[in-house]
Amino acid sequence: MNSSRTARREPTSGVPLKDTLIKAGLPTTLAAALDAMPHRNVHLDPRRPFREPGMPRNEVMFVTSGLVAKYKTDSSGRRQIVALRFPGEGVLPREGNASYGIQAIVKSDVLIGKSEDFDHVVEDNPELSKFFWRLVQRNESIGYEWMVNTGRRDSTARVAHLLCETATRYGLDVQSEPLFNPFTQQQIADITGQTSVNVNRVFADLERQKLIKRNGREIRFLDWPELLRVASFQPGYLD
Amino acid sequence: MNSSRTARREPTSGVPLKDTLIKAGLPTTLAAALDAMPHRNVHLDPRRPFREPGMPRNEVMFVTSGLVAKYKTDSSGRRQIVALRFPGEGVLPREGNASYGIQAIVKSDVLIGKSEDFDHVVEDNPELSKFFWRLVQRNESIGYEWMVNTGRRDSTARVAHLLCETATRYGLDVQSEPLFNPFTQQQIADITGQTSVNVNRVFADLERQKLIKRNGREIRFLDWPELLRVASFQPGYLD
DNA sequence: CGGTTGTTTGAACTGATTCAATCTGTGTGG
DNA sequence: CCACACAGATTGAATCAGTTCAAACAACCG
Repeated sequence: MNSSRTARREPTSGVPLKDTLIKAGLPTTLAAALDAMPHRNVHLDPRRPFREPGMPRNEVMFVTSGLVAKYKTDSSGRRQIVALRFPGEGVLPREGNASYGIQAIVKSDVLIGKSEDFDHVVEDNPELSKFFWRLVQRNESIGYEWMVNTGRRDSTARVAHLLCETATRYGLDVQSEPLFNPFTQQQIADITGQTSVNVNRVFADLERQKLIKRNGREIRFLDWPELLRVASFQPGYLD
Repeated sequence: MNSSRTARREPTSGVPLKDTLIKAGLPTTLAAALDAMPHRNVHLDPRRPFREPGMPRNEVMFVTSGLVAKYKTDSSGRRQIVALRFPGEGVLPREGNASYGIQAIVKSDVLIGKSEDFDHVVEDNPELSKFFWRLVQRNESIGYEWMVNTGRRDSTARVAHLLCETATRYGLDVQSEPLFNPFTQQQIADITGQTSVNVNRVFADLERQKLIKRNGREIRFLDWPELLRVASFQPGYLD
């Protein structure tokens, strides 16, 4: 889906929308149509939310670099990350208010367009509609897998699964390249429904089991097949 | 969304697709267009899966009566229900294989159409496309709420939340009518990511706290506002 | 350097699981 | 109408995975 280069730290900002979409699998002609849509470039810093939950979301958003999360907060203040958007992926507009907020995981650049402009472009290009339909279904599929992850797997499997998914979505060659882990342990906890303390212990465990080797945020996969097994990760849902 | 009558046991089967969709909020003219699409009626019994995970899903499916679940099974055999479809709701076709299976919660009737027929009807009626787009976004929203539920709430809140959501999706008047709970405790466990043993204990707790009163599968809500609080249920995500 | 964010570790605690047994309700066939 | 089977609900006891609280440590940045 994405070039492995996107797994590195922050590229210089200002990647054109067109290039981002082409990398995400959109045919060149369609990318051009979308590129013509009026849009502006915004730089997102982690830590502070970019959009709050419960607000209108009449805008399209495409991630050109970095990593962006959708999150919700329970009334008792516990935070859950419900979806991720890698470069080339986007957050589509919706009628009414969105129940989720948006926040960058690492420094990111996003392109923002108006909902109505987007709608027109899509209406004029049935092929685009198909393209986004597929993206939505992929996101649904990932969401379902996340439910299995938080609902039915133990804490080790949850963290391992997230690592496998992240490496795969980055398009990483796990045999040769290390993963630059973009998440803090607190963020992994917010994705996998645990505490950061436990995430830390799981990491230590995975390392003790010689499945991974950490060097700061860099993770080398020492036994990928075994990690897949521990994570019960089957990449089919990412197709 | 649905008449409260659908909360009762199984109506006689064979509700026309058109009526089902109109009840679900689709304008009459559009319902007629979809009704003209070739489709067949199928009766689903609980307990045995209707569609297995990992199979092609080039069909549309609308629930006319009963209650239907999408589920996934982890490689270690643990089952997770990832979405529900109440009467009037549907499962849209997708390219390639679906990672989830489909199973009835209670005896249900569904209408099945071919993916290509559905696509044509939708292409010819842009209003339909908008309608389904909204439905998809609602489902996404529900999915996110479920992630918060399994990821961040304690077992009592999870079960309470499911009860609140179910009553709301049935369009029940909680002050006057009881909810006919369609789920076995095992199914509630499969939705909320717990064991059936614990679900049983949570029910006993809720009853001891005088939040609900059970009579077989029938649940009366004795203190709806307090139940909402316990569940941290805020119905906005169902809009 | 000092401040801030993130990681690591220990000890005590607890919510939920596991395992196993029992009980209840419903439908079926004789 | 009873006996039997079967699915589901209920309960208890033992165990354990993950949380909570608290403190120390490391890395980064202006």
